[in-house]
Amino acid sequence: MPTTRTSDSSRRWLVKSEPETFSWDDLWKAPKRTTSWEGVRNYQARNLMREMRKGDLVFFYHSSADPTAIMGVCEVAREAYPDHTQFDRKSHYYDPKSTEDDPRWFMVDLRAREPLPRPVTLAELRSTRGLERMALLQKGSRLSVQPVAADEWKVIVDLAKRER
DNA sequence: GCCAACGTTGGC
DNA sequence: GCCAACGTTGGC
Repeated sequence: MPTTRTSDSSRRWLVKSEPETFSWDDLWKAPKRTTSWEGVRNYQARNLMREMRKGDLVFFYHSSADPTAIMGVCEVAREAYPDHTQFDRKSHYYDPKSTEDDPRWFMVDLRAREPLPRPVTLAELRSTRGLERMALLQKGSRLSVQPVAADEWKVIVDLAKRER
């Protein structure tokens, strides 16, 4: 068993990815089931990533997908460090205003732990009591890195254990 | 493909 | 500091 924290300060999160770009399956098949979460270019999302601590649990969500759904659970394998793609002129994520001395963008490493027993779709989340305040479900919410409250996390994990 | 909502940029 | 223009996200 991995070490578990009981009374803990760990927080829970959700990250979005378009499966055409990088899917839950891609993560599952990656070396050590781990990837660096590069390419976040939104300040709020960046700030949240910098709050992530090693071992924090993270839902992996498929956006712009059919269906849009939470696919599995990851953990933070490495805390925030500079996203090297911001310095790479050839990268889609290149940022000419960022410098190595004062990097603007950061990434974390995420490691897959387990798929949910079944994907939990956005539609299902919307119709589940107790999730009304979830960031993901707020009108106009586009944040690609979001906090998830402990009670929301439990509702979703329990939901995934039940048949639709 | 459409388009609402949001974030960023840059002129003033 | 305001805000119009533009670019992006992401559900549908």
